[in-house]
Amino acid sequence: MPRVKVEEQTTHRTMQVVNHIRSLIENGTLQPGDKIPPERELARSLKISRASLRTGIGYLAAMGVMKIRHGVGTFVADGPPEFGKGSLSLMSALHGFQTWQMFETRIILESHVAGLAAERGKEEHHAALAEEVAEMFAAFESPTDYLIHDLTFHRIISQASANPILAAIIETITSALYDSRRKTVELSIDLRESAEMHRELYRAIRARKPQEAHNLMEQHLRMAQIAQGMERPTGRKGSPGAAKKKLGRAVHAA
Amino acid sequence: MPRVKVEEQTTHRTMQVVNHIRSLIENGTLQPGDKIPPERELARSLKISRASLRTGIGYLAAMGVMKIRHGVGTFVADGPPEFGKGSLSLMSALHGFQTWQMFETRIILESHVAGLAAERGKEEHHAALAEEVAEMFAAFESPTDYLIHDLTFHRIISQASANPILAAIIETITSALYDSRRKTVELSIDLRESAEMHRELYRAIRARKPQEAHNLMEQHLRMAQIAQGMERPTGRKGSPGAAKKKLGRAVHAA
DNA sequence: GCGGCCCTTGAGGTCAGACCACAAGTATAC
DNA sequence: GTATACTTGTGGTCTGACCTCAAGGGCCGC
Repeated sequence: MPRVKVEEQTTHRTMQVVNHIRSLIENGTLQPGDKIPPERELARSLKISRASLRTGIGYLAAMGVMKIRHGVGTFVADGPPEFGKGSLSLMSALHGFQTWQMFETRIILESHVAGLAAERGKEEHHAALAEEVAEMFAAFESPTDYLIHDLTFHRIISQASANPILAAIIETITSALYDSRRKTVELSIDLRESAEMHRELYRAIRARKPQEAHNLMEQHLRMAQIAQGMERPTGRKGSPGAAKKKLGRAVHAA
Repeated sequence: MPRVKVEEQTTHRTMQVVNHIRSLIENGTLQPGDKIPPERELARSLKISRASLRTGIGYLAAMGVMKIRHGVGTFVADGPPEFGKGSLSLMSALHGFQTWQMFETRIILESHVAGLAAERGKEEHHAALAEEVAEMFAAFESPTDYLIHDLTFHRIISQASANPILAAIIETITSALYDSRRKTVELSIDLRESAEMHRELYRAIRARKPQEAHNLMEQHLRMAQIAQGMERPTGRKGSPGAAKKKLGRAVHAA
């Protein structure tokens, strides 16, 4: 005989934890960077076992919402929004994502974002961009430093677009792309030319010329794409890397 | 007695599991839809505890790579690629994503994808699109059915773009958008006008006119956006939904 | 013979408590 | 005064038992 179930934990414990955290975030109790209570304590207060709690925390960590630091504690993610870190590489393996597809996606997104930045960017963004351009021109001696400012430059544009979702997607793709790239190629680029391109882009954004910013970014990334031999393969079977060789040198960092 | 540690698993057990599965996927041993061995068994064969194994599986499930079915087994995801399901809603809460930002992102992506579909679509895609358009014209009586064909139509365009990454992102955003929408609004749209718009779009794609397809899709979605009152708020504080009222009626489903 | 109910079986879900590993601060020894 | 060692707090892992769910097969009644 079916006994009446008065109270019902409709969801699994995992989701119970996820929802708990979610509500804490939604009502502002938990801010990015905040530390959540120790597992033992939280588990007791939620009246579930530590194991189940950990499953839920792990779930959140997998999505990049929480960051776990062994021996220290568990924190709400605070960096630039990004979708699950390893996610993309797993998806690549599973669904056969290609590098050129990532690059294509990136070009589309970043071009638009540059356009939006030209429309919506505020003075603070312009200033920050100018700063990074200057740093780039000052870092010709150190490719590593240059790279950092390059990345920051692009990140600022994302912020200036006032659309954090686009920014998050770009961040995810860029980091995945970066991972796969650093395994194979060491940077050998014409920093001066790259820096000048960034400067033009900056000017277009400051002058609020969306179309121009869009085109410059697209051109910039397309060159980088070619330089790295990541174009979409054509139907004909050309020798891989042919386009790269024709260029004579790799010209653009992204 | 302290046994000598000859071999060392530098990484955490969780990642050990993730990498194991990843390699199985990469070398083709595991295909989408496949069932993985029972937890107890897999745990034994990996020489880790079941608890740790479960952590790893949970991680993969969170990213949408695996699908767990209580009492049945654990499977490799097989549906259309998509980034972690709840992910976006969590991110929204955490980073304050707005609905208009999702919609803006969607417009950018789908417009481009329509353009790509016009460039790259194959006959099979054209046929499938034609099919869905026909179904739409036949489903004026049933908004629910109409919706299904509408969604399928858009999904086919994504496929035709030959860029599964774009498709996956769109899928993720669309479903998040859909979730938040069905809570508030019941569909009340002019199905005929919507269907005709889709037909035009289909024609542009079949005729391989990327620019036209792009514009049509953008126009289509922008109207849907306005119809649902999801425009980007301007600096001035207009009464919410004002634009919607001006239209007289909500015109477009997406 | 056939359909429905129930039990078995196999799988994931949860629990409890002990113990391990890491990071940081603090006290102690030199 | 500095460097080492201890203490403490926190996440990481293990064990093995029990619960819940889904599916299949066999038994019973019709």
